[in-house]
Order: sequence, then structure tokens, then C-alpha cells
Amino acid sequence: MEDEVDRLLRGWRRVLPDVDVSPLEVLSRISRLARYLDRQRSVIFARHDLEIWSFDVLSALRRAVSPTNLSPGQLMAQTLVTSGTMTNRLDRLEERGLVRRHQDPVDARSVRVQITAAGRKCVDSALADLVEREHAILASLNAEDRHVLSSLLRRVVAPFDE
Amino acid sequence: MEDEVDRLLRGWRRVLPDVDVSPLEVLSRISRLARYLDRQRSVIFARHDLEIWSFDVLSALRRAVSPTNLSPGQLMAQTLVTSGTMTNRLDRLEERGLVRRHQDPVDARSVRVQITAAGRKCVDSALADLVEREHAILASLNAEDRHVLSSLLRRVVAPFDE
DNA sequence: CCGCAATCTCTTGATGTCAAGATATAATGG
DNA sequence: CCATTATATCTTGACATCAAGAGATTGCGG
Repeated sequence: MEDEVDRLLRGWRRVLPDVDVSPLEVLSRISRLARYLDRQRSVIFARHDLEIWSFDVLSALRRAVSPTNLSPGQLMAQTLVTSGTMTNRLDRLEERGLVRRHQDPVDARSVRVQITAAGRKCVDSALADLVEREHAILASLNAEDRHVLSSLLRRVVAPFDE
Repeated sequence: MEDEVDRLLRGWRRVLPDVDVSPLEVLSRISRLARYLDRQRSVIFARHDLEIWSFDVLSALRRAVSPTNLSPGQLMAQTLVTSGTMTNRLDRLEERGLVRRHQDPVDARSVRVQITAAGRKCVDSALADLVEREHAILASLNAEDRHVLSSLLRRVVAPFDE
């Protein structure tokens, strides 16, 4: 079976035969697959009135150990966005009543973001829908394939996660 | 070794133990890695005065069989963007003298986009730099690991590529 | 040969994101 | 105790992207 990346590599090897493009064998597939996954997620989340970015924020809050223990800065670190972006996201989520901002009791510079009951309900149903769809995407791989795949990916990702 | 996705899954399993989040084991790593790769590419391409999107367009043209045989529509299909985006991209690349637009000789609705000598030089040096960096990113995997990884990825991606 | 749907590119308006800077508070060192 | 540096969030301006639609051309069916 041949995919777009096979065609892409054949193209490069024809016009630039001296360049070793083999890393693209792995990394172009990663990028392309991520793009397709984003599209799938957009469709799934739209059914719950969420965007990818709102799910990202709500799910980080949902997983937090303490229900009111995440600051905008911690959310920035987890979601890999800048401060301006996070301010904008929290403004919109707060307007919709999915999160609330409180003053931090010990540091007046900081803020505590809390997910509301409505936010929990929203993100929980979206997650259930998401994993069901993603399970289907991996249907062609058996349990061992999936384990091998995730282990190899972990080794590549880990250095970036520090 | 533990990465961010391991922590993420532990979080979900604590707050929602009834949901089978195992697909995220693979697919969250894909998405996170793609994000890191985009950042790496931004840095690499900046050294050649390119953005990720300009590299995408120029490399599609560079790999094209005939040097003047790609239309904006074909570029849209290869780069997965909309028509408005491609118009904008081609405008900017044309301003910088990296591509040229010609009328299609047989279809007056259509346009032929041609990469210039400057565009070729630019994209060729950026590619060499890119694959060198990406080779380093995969350094922890031996040849067989990389082959296993790319084969598994191909099986997951292929359905999306049709 | 003609009308109408399909195709191709470009335009428009809205949006999410980032980089850089502003503002306010905390912590550190003399 | 004060000055300096670091931290945390928000503001601003610019930009790439998309969705929807406009304008022009092609080609198919009658």
C-alpha cells in the first residue's frame, strides 16, 4: 500500500537524488496525520459546541488534581500557547460560563481558573465522543501494534517534553 | 521513561476511570510531536527567509514533474488549504520573485504556477537543512525502529490519503 | 447550438494566534 | 528598607487562515 508520503519522497529523490530524505518517512507522516486528526476533532467537538482550543483548555482543567488549582500560566505551559492567546481563550470560556476566574489568595499577580459544572459536563461528553472516534481510526492496528507505535513515539517525543 | 502523554492519561484515568482513553496513547503523541516539529521547522526555515507555508508551496512546485505544470488548485490539494489561502500565498511568493503565475494555454479559468531559479535555490537549501535537523530528532531510533514506525504510521494515515 | 451546471480562481469579513510591550506584584541583594 | 530584577497576566497590532460567495470560463445534455 502506498500513501502520499511515499509519492512525496519519490518526488524529492527524483529531483534531488543526493539528499537523504529518509527522515521524512517518519516525520512527514506525523505531520500529515496530525493535520487529519485536527480535522476529525473539529467535527467531533462541534457536536458539543466546542472548538479544539476550548477542549484543550477545559480538558487541562478537568484533569487538574485540585479543581481550582490551575493558573493561566500553568494552562499556557500545558497547551503550548502564548499569554495573549490564553487571555483570549479564558475570556471566551468565561463568557459562556464554562470557566470562572478568581484572584489567587497568596499572589496578587496571579489568577486561579476554575471549571464550572457546565464546563465539566461539556468536556466529559466531548471526550467520550473523541476516544470513540479515535479508537476507530486505530482499528487497523492490533493491541501489540498500538503498543509498539506508542512506545516508539514516546522515545521521539520525550526529549521535547524535557 | 515518562512523557507528558503518560501524565495526561494518568489524569484522565483518575477523574474518569470508566472511559477507555487508550487511543490517546498513540494519537496525542502524534499531535504533540507534530507541534514540536512545526516549531523546529520554523526555526530552520527562518534561516532561509522562509515560513513553513512558503516551504510547503515551493516544495510542491519543486517536486512537480513538469516545472510549470501545477495550478493553484493542484497546490491547494497537495497542501490541504483553501483557495483564499493559496491566493494569498502565491501573491506573497510572487512579490518576492520565488514563483511566477502564467495563464493556462488551454483553460482560461486556470493558472499555471512556476517556481523561479531563486525559488529553487531557496527551497533546496532549506530542504537540506531540514532533513539534517530531522535526522538528529530521530537519532534515538535505529534503522529498524524507523522502518517499523513509518510502516505503522503509513497504515494509520493511508485511509485519510484515500 | 444553446442553456445550465460544474469548475477555477480570487475577494471579503471574521477569527485565532503570536510577538512585543504594558502594568502590576513579588522576590532578591545590598 | 530600597532598588533592581523576575514573574504573571493582559493589551495591542499584524498576520495567516478559513468559510462563503463573486466573477469568469468550460463542458455537458438536450
